[in-house]
Amino acid sequence: MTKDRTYSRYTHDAAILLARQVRLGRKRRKWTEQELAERAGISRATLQKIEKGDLNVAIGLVFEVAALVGVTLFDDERSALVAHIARIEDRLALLPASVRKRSKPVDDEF
Amino acid sequence: MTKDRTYSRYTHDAAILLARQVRLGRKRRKWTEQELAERAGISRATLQKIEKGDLNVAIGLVFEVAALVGVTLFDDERSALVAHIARIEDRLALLPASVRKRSKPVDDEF
DNA sequence: ATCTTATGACCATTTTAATAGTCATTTAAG
DNA sequence: CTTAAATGACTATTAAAATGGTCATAAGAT
Repeated sequence: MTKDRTYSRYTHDAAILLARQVRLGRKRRKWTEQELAERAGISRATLQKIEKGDLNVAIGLVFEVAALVGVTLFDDERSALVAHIARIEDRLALLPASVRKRSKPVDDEF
Repeated sequence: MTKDRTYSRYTHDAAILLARQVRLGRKRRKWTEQELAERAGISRATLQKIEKGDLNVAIGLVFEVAALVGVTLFDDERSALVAHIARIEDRLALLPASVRKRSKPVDDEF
């Protein structure tokens, strides 16, 4: 019966923004909660949580619903998204595979 | 033991991109998985899911971890985020409070 | 080459999300 | 004004996430 987790202000705000965008998108398409829920393959109760910015909802469900009503994080462009992933992976490849703690102080700027 | 849900390509990609950014951010800060997990107040197992782009993770945990390593959806600027929310709400206010289905064909453009 | 730690992957358990259902209230449409 | 539908909120049940722990392997430091 715990419920103690806390979240940063940013996290709350980001979730609220996403939630509002979903609701706006749904209304523009003139879909009822029930309709969107069905299209997304989720229950109305869960959709309501999403539209309230509930932080305890699976990110996959949120993204899926958002996409359905035309809301995209990371801008649209399918190819751009994939390209972006590639860029990040290139950068990752430049870093050591595992982070080493110990040893002497290290230069941290970059 | 079901596991049948499907997700759009976009949702998968968006999650992967976010995951890679988190990993990159963590490594840049030279934090181990354990370290970041502790800072976020989650288990290492969950962090690993996040860094794999697992769609079954609570959005709040993902956002929180992302923010910890400097990854922000919706661009940075705290004030900008809040302002954005306000704008969306203004638009919402212009729309009917509930979506009506039935009745005769309606003009759908906007 | 050796040692030590980070990471990847699993498993059993506990906690919690997701669901279906219900009901009161609001609200758009006739 | 009346009415049917949409929304908000809540509950019990079911499904699944989150956790702590463990172990093998990879990899950085010495």
